[in-house]
Amino acid sequence: MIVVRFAPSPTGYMHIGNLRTALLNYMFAQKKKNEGEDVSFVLRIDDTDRERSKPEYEAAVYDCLKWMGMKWDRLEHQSARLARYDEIVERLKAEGRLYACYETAEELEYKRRRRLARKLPPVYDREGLRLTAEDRAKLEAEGRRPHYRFKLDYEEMAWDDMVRGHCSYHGEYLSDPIVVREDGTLPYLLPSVIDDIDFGITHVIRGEDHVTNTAVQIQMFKALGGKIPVFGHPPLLTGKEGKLSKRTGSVNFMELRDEGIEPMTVACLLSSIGTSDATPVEKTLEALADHFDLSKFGRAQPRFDTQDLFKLNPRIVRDLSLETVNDRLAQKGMPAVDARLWEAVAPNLTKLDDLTGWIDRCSAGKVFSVPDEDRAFARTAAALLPDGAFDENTFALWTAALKEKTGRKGRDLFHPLRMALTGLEQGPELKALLPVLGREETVSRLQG
RNA sequence: GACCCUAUCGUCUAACGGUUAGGACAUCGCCCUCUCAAGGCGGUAACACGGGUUCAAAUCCCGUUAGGGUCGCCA
Repeated sequence: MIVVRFAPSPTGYMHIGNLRTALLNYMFAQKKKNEGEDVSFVLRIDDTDRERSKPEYEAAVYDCLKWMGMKWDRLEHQSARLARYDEIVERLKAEGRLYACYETAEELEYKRRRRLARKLPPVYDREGLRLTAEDRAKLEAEGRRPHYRFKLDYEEMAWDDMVRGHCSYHGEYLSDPIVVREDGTLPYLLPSVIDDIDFGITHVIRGEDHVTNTAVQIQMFKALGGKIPVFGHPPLLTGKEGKLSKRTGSVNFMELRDEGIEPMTVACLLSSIGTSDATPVEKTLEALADHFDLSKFGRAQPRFDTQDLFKLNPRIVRDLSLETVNDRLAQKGMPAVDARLWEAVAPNLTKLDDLTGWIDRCSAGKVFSVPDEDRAFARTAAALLPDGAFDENTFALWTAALKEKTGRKGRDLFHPLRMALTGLEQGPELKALLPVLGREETVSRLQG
């Protein structure tokens, strides 16, 4: 059984970095599923921060995953598991793994700065560990409330990362992390480990910004007797101007969706950026997952450029199946199109929305003005339409006859036809458009 | 400052001691063609720098430079 998780904090809208993490986890699981394994994708909402968590952000997470076609097998909220976390905290306190500290945030900040000034690593000095019961009583008498730190063993923490290979850190260089705040709430680190154990997470795929956390969390897994998952830390994406954080990453999926970017465009690009694979063009996440392999990812940070989505989108759009296209039209309350229209127009689209313009342009009863000098030619053309089937061969037969009759050729021959039939200088091949219009409509447009 | 990670065409990257340094996207040219696309064919284009090691280095080692991550009572 393979169990992965995506654990967003609903304190802001999903951005491209979040989305990529979600997708990478999903792709990893889907690949295993394609290979016949049992898999589960857990969506865990890290909503312990009551102040900053907002329902609309959480809703956006669901919308985003659904938009891209990612389905989760299990949904959990950290806010519903507080009692469980307390239980573990009490256990660790009893085991002496957690120790009370009384510095204020300001005092800690001062200590950090002082160590930095002395060119020392700004790690916590473990003052709390040296406090006697009397010291603590005295501090509490002063009105101080304790926060608790997790005591790190000074040993090597190593793991084989699915992306980075062998990784190793030493406890000595790391600060004992605070796991219980002064107000009794818990920061990210410990609850995440508790959840990973309780939900049976087997593989944790998250950004490179978590590698040091992984070292610390490995000690927590050990302290809790849980099975340590396999980790994979792909490098963070960078933006054109450097970092791609919350701000540059303001590229959220809603904007992309509204600009006509297909979900599969985003999926194809995000699942392959950072690998040497040619960007795959696939219709479904299932098919896309076949290309996926975390070991294909490099360790350097790739540059993500939104423009690449716009370059890829036309390739994704014209590859869309007729069924998908009609589903999407139906969602907008529009009637279905037939295969001939779709195939004629698809190579000319940059986004699916452009299709509606061509549907309208091909609909019955349209007349486009023909310049006076071409009016007679258009009439002649109408009269020369070949009898019999009106199909993809019709155009060649028709224009050959027209060429012979009028002596026109090249642009003089074709341009007036295009203008009369579509009203535009450019567009899909007339050969393909003719059967879409049909004989009757073709004639009426030519006769103006 | 400490601990980690990274450095190859414009971009994403392959190469795991010996290659004409490969591919994809972009770009340019040609073909197709009524147009714009699409499609087909082809071209331009890269080993950050300096030292070693070696018969041989993009590849291994050291240094320099340049990026990045972490060092939060954020997640």
